[in-house]
Amino acid sequence: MESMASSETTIIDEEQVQEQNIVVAFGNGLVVISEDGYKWKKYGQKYIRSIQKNRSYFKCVNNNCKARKKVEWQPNDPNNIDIAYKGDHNHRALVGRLENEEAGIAANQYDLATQMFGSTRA
DNA sequence: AGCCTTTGACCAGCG
DNA sequence: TCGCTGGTCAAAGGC
Repeated sequence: MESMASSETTIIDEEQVQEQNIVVAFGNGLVVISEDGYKWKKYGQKYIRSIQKNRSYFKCVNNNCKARKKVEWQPNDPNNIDIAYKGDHNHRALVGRLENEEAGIAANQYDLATQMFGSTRA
C-alpha cells in the first residue's frame, strides 16, 4: 500500500471528467454512475480497510489500452461513489453506445448497481 | 453460445 | 523476517 497520489497516478474526480452521468433509481435513493463510453472489465473487488470503503477494479477490455478505473463507495452509503481513472485510452470511446443506447445503458447501470452493491463481501 | 461478473488465492511492497 | 494491506489473476458460474 502506498500513497494514492503518485507522480504517474492521475486521480480525477468524477466531476472533472468529461463523461456522461446517468442517474438511476436504486433502492430508496438515487445513484449517479458515470458512463464514459468505454467498455470495462471488472477484474476484482476488495474492501479497503484504510478508508473503510469497497473498491471495484475495472480494466479497459482493449489489449492496447491499459486504462484502469477504480470505483469506491462506503458499504453503508452506496449512494456516494468515488471514481478514479488511471492511465489513458489508446483508442476512441464507443460513441455509438452513448447516443443510441443511452436508455439501455441506464437499465444496464441499474442492473450493474444492483450487482455491485449487492455483493459486498469482506 | 457468448460475454461478463464473481470470488478466492497469490504476489509484491512496506513497516 | 514476518505480517498486513492492496492489487491482480484465473477459473467457475450466471445472465
